[in-house]
Amino acid sequence: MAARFDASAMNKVIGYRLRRAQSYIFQQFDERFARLKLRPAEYSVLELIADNPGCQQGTMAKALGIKRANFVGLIQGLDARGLTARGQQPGDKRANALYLTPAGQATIVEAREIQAEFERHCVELLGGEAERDHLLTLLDRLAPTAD
Amino acid sequence: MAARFDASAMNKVIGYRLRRAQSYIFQQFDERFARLKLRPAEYSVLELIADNPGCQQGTMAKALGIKRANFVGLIQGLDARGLTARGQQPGDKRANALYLTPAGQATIVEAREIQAEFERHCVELLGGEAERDHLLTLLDRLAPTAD
DNA sequence: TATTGTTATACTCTATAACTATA
DNA sequence: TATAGTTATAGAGTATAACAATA
Repeated sequence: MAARFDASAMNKVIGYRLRRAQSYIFQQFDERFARLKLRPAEYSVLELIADNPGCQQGTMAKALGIKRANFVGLIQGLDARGLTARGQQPGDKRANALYLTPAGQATIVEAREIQAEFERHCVELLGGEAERDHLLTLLDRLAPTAD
Repeated sequence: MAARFDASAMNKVIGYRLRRAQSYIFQQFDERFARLKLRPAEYSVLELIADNPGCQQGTMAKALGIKRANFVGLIQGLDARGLTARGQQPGDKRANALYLTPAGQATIVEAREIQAEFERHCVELLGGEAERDHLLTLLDRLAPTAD
């Protein structure tokens, strides 16, 4: 056997393995969502607006774990594509209320189908729903979901 | 109970949860390694050079899953700090052989201590070594380790 | 005074193309 | 011709500071 590269130490490092796995999954996400021209962050914004219509812009940014300042360009891009719209929040003229446009509604329907198929693929790789649930449980122990 | 933000759909998405967990873990890594001024990628380079002294630069980049072009700045930074050195590969004048300097050796010793403590912390959060092993197994099923 | 959205800015990470010197 | 390292460059993602409008 030839002299091979020894990555055994790094391959036991949880953070390293998380990064590699996340990077790999995002690559596949990009391939599957190329047709809709949606990046992971954009998909998550559409899904969260669909689940929380009229929600406040800053609340959305915080839920996503990104800075308000960095969310501006993201939502502006979706607005420019006609997928989302920002209205006034009743009772606070500063705040933006986020909505999906009809085009956004149609897009999230398609996106959910692609995502569901991707998730089925991942669950199969993991070995079933129980393993998927276990993975999510372990990730939650490492990095608690910020409710 | 007040109207709360509904993130239940996104919180079931494996890729989303992987990204959030990885981001969270890297933040903690940065805090713990602030004293050594090592970012995750820099730590991984030092560890892999320590485990593969004299290895080729391109081999290292590929093992890390980053482009050769992007590895250049990374190794140049470590070189400039006196932690690594690049020598000639016997038999190929094009290739660089990577080594740790004495300062780099001292740094990786300290880094391994910090990393081991961080890993102990993570294993505790996960619920023990068996759960850690299970997490790594699941990540490997999702994104096979490129041997 | 504090908060919401915004702009400007900088730094990191990543991706591609093209160059050089070797092979 | 092909490969190893390099440079230049552009695109994302992310962090902070400061501003206008509003609370």
